[in-house]
Amino acid sequence: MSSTARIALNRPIRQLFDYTVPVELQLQPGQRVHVPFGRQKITGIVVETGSKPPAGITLKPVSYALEDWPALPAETFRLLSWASDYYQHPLGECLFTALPPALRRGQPAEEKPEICWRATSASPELPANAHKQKALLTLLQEHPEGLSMSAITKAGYTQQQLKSLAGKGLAESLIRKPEPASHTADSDVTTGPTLSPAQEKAAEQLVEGENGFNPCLLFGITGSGKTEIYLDYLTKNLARDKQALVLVPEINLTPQTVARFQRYFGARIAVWHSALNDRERLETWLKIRNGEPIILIGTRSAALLPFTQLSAIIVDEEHDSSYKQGDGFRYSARDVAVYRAHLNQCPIILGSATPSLESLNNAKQGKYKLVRLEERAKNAAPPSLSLLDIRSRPLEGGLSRPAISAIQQALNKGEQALVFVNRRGFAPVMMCFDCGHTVECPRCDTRLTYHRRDRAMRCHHCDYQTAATEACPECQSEAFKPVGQGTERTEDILGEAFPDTPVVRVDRDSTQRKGSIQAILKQVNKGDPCILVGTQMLAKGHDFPNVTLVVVVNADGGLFSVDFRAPEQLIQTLLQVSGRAGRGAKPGEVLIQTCHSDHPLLKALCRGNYLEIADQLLAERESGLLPPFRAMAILRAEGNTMEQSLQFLDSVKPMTQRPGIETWGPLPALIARRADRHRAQLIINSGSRKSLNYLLRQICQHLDQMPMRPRTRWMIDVDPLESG
DNA sequence: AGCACGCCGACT
DNA sequence: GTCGGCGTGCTC
Repeated sequence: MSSTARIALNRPIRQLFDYTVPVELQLQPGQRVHVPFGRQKITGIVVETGSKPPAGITLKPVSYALEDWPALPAETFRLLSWASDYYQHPLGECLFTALPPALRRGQPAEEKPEICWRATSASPELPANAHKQKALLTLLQEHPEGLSMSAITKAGYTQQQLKSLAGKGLAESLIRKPEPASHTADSDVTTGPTLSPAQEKAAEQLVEGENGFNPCLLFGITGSGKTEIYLDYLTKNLARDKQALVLVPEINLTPQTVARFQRYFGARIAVWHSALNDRERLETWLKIRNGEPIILIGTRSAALLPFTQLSAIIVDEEHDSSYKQGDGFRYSARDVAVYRAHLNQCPIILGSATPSLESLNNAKQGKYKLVRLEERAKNAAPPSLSLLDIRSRPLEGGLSRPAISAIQQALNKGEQALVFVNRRGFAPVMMCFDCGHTVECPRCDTRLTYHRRDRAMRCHHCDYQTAATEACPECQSEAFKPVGQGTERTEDILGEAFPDTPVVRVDRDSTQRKGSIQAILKQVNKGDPCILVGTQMLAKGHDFPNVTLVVVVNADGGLFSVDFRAPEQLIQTLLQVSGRAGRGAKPGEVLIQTCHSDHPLLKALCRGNYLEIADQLLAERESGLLPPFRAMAILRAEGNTMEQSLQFLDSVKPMTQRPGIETWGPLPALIARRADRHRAQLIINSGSRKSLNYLLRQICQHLDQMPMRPRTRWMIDVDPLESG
């Protein structure tokens, strides 16, 4: 009688598959195996062994194990099993997100020796016009230990250029064996950065109390020096043989941030983000899995890596929405990290200048310790915020006279200004002033954004794009004009108003084309007077010492949104962007243009106390029976017609009619049609997380065995960020 | 997700 | 006559 094993596969099926295990194989949970599936052969992960096989199915045997140790150690396995249940996402797909691509594909868990290139001792004889080759040769000469192909392409050279050098005998390849792990970090620091008295006090509070699970919410206003606190914390509290995880939003993972950590921890620092290639991913994954004493700075998916010596977690900018995955396995890396700290009985620091209402509520309930740091480092004064009512004021490209003259004044003083516009492109709408026609996306219920630089009309919700026209496409009228502000338009207006000052635009479009945001930032940080124009991208993380003025072109978008999180997000964004002003020695000023200068939320913002505003917003959430006072999930459906989507959700709704559960809808989504799919949603709330989870499990079970109407898709979003 | 099976439209 | 469109159903 051979034994059996239950295997999870990387497939969107909420089902596990049983196999027989050959007698010579010893399997344990978390181990990678090769199994036949249909007529394919694929990689699976052992979930349990000795399971009783279901009756009436002849089991196939596991082909072989990819290694004799579990790729996912027990702690990581538990974490992912919990997440699979919490987010109602198939276990197989959850488990596989913790593997690097190479291991998902069934490749061996070892580093392949890498082919590297170095310069030979031959004397260079290159044609005078071969500039690139010369530069590459110089680069190779600077690295006698050899450079990998990926390092060479990252430095901006091509395979062609290298081949050419090799052909002339100027470069040669060597095979670099993976270096044996050196468990002694090359830095031996025990002292972190020098802290101010206020920072010192906060740092002390972080370590008070119990030694195990010790979640702290570090409320540190912008410019208060949270990173120093993290560095200090890790130098003092992380044992030399232990691992730490530092989660950051993608946009904050810059070479400067990493360099700051490296100054204290040298080779202990490793990074994890979307720009890594498969080889780098595997290399870092193996170090983590092997328990090397790494401090990993990583984005969302780093929260799922197989640490074996994890003993501290830091989540920077914990309120940041990029921690929530928007599709597929819709987990929140912040929440997963908190659960992980609990599993490991280790401390976790959630840091933010604008903490999420969820975390603040946890602090209020005593689940997290609130540590406050409300003093800017280097004695910088907090920026002063004021509202600029733009009702009945003439605007030039969205900018009022007072705003323009404030910019002028800053420039006169030799300082820099930052103009925040929440939309990329030239204008969000093109409208005909004769017939009233606006240009809409043929596939979505949205208007096309006018991109003047590319003479294109683009949909920001699907990939649709068409050439911009001079006249109204409907009535050929010439009175066909852009309405509303985008970054391109504001850039143009500022360029005209200040012809002698450089205007730098920073948004997805400009940074894509110019290659990197880094070059732009470098230029700005030289400190010469200039005007920065940009979206969200500018608001986060960057330090512009010479920016003293921030102008918010329009703050009103979030004031009257149907999305219950809009006010919170508006305030967070405004405070984040305000924090860009006056980070150096000079005080900062923030001008917020609005049509609602009497709005209580904006008035409270100018008084400048985030915790006070958050309290107010929390009270509204409580009376509105909304998160964090209720557990929320959204059942979303998309089909070929709205009728179909609504009908589908209506058929599910009866299941949710039970005590302790409240449902809203079904209703069409805010953007009801997207890429020709008609979207609707049913909001499900409960006072009890447990009952919500139980209900969601039942819904999934029910829907999994229900035959689906053609092309009707459904998905569940637990703790959704967008409810519109 | 893959992959096969299956049943209808325009091609050598 | 068949090549291929993607709708449906199954994978231990």
